Amino acid sequence: MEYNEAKDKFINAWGTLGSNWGINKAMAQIHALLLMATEPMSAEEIMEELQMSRGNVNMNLRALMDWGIVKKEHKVGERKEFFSAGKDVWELAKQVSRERRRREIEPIIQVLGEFQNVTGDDKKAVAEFKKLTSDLYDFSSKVDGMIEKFSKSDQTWFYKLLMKI
Amino acid sequence: MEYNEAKDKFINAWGTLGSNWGINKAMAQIHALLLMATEPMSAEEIMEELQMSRGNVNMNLRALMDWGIVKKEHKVGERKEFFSAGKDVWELAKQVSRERRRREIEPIIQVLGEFQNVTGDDKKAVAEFKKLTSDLYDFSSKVDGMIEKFSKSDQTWFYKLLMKI
DNA sequence: TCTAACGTTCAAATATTTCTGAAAGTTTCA
DNA sequence: TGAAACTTTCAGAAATATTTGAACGTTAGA
Repeated sequence: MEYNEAKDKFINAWGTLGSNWGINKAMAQIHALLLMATEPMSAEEIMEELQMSRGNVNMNLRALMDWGIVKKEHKVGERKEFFSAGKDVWELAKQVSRERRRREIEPIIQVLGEFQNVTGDDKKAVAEFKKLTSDLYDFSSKVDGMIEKFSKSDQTWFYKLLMKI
Repeated sequence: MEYNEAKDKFINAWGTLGSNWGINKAMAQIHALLLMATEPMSAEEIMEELQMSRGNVNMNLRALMDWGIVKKEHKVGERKEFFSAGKDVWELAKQVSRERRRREIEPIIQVLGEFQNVTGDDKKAVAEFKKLTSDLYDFSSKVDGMIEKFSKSDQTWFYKLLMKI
């Protein structure tokens, strides 16, 4: 496969993957482009390559920086800002799981916890509801703990874990 | 907290959680309702409780059955169809991870594999691209393997794993 | 201070996804 | 077979999410 074809394919695949996971397509595509870039890129260059508006690129670059997976850089003698994505897949995975944990798992655990003191006339329904939410709470907490551990661990730990599985 | 308040809150939280993960809100809400229900429910009852149209309920029930997390049932002497969601959180987690693996991880591994024979003039870019996609491939394959193992395992295995972590 | 070169914002336009409801299809049973 | 009781489908409507681009803000250096 020719490089340019592969490049497009990769950017598209990354965009689709992102959509499946609640990340918008433009954001995922910019990330893909930066992952592939051999040098940091300016907003201008990204606009050009992905045929996106200035506003869109700016907005999504900021979102990517919020996620901690893209960094802003400055080149000496250049006024423009440049952007780059870390190339370390391991670090990327850790960072993404850290953020999703914070943004999505923590809130649900929070809510589930509040259901422990539900009251009501329909004893059966209340009992089943408490059982359900408490099971969900336990499970989520365990997953939460695992991800926390994972996102602080190093690659060696992960490979050792894989061996045990 | 009063049961009815908790019920609404749970249905809403589940809906929001779903949206974050690329599952549509109505689908997640129907699932939440069935999770809480002490008896299987008919489409009619779901429409009523969630104030949704017949078409919407029908469509999303089918999607939930596709995911394998809702089952159709028949009551003796009743013409109507009834629906229920498994109450076992462990089974639910396994089923969801099995489906997401199949729908999302498998395709990306597929695509990444195709990049191994990329050619092009810019040697540096090609080399870096191959490195990147091969790293992603390795990592995804490992995660894929883990999830496969997980989705076939029993709860005991999972708890033992948690201990080791 | 002024201005060119950039970065940021946001209201409006577009695109995408989801939802509705009525019509069409199916099943059961008298 | 006929018709009541359901379920399914799908075109158009509504709701959401994304994108644009032009106006506004900021900064560095002349």
